[in-house]
Amino acid sequence: MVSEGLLFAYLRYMLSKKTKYGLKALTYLASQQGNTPVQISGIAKHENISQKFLESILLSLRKTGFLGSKKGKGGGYYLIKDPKEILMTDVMRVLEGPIAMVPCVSLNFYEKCDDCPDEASCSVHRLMLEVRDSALEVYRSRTLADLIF
Amino acid sequence: MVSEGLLFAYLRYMLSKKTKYGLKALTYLASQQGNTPVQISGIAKHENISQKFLESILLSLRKTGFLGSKKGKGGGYYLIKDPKEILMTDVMRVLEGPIAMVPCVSLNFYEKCDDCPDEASCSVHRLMLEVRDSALEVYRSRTLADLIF
DNA sequence: TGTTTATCCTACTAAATAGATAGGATAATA
DNA sequence: TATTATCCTATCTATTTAGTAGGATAAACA
Repeated sequence: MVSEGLLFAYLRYMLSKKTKYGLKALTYLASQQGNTPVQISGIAKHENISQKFLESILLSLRKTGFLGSKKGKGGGYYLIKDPKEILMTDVMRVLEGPIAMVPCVSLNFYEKCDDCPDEASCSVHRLMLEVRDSALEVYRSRTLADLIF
Repeated sequence: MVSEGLLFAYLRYMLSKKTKYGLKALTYLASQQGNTPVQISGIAKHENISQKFLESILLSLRKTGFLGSKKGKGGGYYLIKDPKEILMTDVMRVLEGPIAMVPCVSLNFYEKCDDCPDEASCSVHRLMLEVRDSALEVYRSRTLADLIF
């Protein structure tokens, strides 16, 4: 064990760079007028993101139906849907994975905890259920359009 | 990159085992009548936790002022405060670290994001501020006493 | 005083993951 | 056919998580 919470420098933050960069890229695309393709290089430069890393993120957003792409000159990525129609719940689940902090309270990725004999009497289960609901409330009430400044 | 969110088996859950086990142990201690010391081995067996791992967790909970301990025969760990006085915010910060998902919205562990020139105009910043507040609302309104079944 | 008991503490380890990077294949445009 | 930009697979390194090993310390008790 190294991390000790308060005592050491390292801190465990929960949002991955992948999600962070993905959200920034989506917001940037949403802020562009029209749906003309935007090149990876432009997004990467504007948002301070490693281009190669961003490449893989945009690719996964295309495969999951958020973005369209066009190859060759004048190509790039563009939003497929209206930003108002893109819920944060869906974006977060694709980029970050489950919204729940433990598998046993996940709506979309439910799994029984192997160490826990009874969910109903598990204190962690009940607390994390509340945390999940509070996060869901935020993600469900926000769309990509809300992220544009 | 391996994880692809929807496509692969691995899922990124956010609660560490350390926090999970720590919460279970605290709840178990809170459910005991009186403040007689409880041995690590007993907690580990009852909660299905590796004894050695739990040892390090309880140690850190003692060092951060949540638990007292007694060595030798009849020894063990015990709660120092009334479960009603132990806020989940404090427990979570000690076990898991920051409640915020990004350093730039953390109340207790604030740090500027190195890749972001301006927080006010950052879409991730604003979204994560809301998520942090919603989580804080849960943790602030719950004490260890609420976790006992 | 010596034995038992249980916490205390340091060090180590294996496996997984995050966050990239490299380099070429593919397709669209001009 | 040359250029451009996405597509795709493979690889890499540092860090973290979760857990183990083994002994030092201190308290109880005979």
